[in-house]
Amino acid sequence: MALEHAILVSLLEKPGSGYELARRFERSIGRFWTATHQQIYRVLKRMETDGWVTAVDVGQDGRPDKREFTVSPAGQDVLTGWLHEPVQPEAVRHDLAVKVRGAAFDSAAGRAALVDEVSRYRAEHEDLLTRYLAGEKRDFPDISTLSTGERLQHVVLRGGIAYERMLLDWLDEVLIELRKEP
Amino acid sequence: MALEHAILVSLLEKPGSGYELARRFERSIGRFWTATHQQIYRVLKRMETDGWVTAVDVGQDGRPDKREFTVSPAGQDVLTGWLHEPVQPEAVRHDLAVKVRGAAFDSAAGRAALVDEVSRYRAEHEDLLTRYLAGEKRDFPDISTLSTGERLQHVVLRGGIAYERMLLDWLDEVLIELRKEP
DNA sequence: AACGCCATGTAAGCAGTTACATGATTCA
DNA sequence: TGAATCATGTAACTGCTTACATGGCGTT
Repeated sequence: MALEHAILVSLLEKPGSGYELARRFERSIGRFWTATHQQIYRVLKRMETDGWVTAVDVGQDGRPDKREFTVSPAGQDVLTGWLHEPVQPEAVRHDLAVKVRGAAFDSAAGRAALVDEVSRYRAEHEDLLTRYLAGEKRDFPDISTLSTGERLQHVVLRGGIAYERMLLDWLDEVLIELRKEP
Repeated sequence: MALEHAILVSLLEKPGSGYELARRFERSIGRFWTATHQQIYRVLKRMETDGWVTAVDVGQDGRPDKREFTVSPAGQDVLTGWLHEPVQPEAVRHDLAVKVRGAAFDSAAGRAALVDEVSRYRAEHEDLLTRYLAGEKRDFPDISTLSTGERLQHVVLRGGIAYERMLLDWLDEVLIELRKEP
């Protein structure tokens, strides 16, 4: 379990409210760690109780007030401790791979329908790749002037890009196999 | 949720006991869907109650008896229905990516320790790739004579291979960034 | 005699999802 | 007037993990 740690990293990069964290998880952090706002609020509350983060009420014009969270020294220690633990092997779960193997037990018409679905899925990821590349251009226009933190953010983004490229190539192979008769 | 469906696919490929399924999930299926034996037994029981699978007691020499499961027509229908549903976007969770971004808030000594840990992780995945490639050679020695089912199994395995290669390349980039001073 | 493999489970607890809920402001 | 965005939550449920439990057989 590392949602706490993902939140700590995000708040260290920039303090923010639960709502802002939820948006970051939708966008950049969501590339490698997904979380809904419900989950974030619950975990954030626990982290506050445990003294890992502190909250300050911030009034805003023309918007509801928000509670801005900052990582405490105790939270920093927790993160450092976790960073030095071994990386846990990830629990893999690929819907699509199950379906591809399952397609062997479907009719020819069913496999044709799966071709359409895989194509749709492929288009979605092509779109995602385009957005990653646009984000890279926007956030890292000059790689020679990056700070340590920015360089690390950049290499993680490049991981997302490499993953999407690999996925698109593989989906092309899947489509070829699914289209083969019978 | 698709553990049920992964089990259905596996049992259609070859009927087997809960224990055998657990071993398959450790090996081949585990590449794209992980599950422990406890979970498998529980889900299998529910699937039996719902009539998706049927069990037969099989006595064995020099081994405990086992209950061999086979997919029923109802189970077949469930799988077909699921195959025609849209592919769910997967919940991504990459421990390591969180750590890499978190490394920006660790000391230089801490980052050096992370280099060791990432190297260990890389070696593990290099090993995994070697095993995938050996499995490919063993199970698919002649690609010109494969059945539809085998071709689909093969393309899924190639996905695993492509993923591991991409990962190794990315880990090399990560190591370069982590080693940069300061 | 001890260890590892085969084989099947129960029970407690936690993490994560889905549904429900409220209320203000801004823009079309 | 209605939809979208900002902002924060509660409640019920489901799925998954971890720990515990049993027992026979084969090998060293």
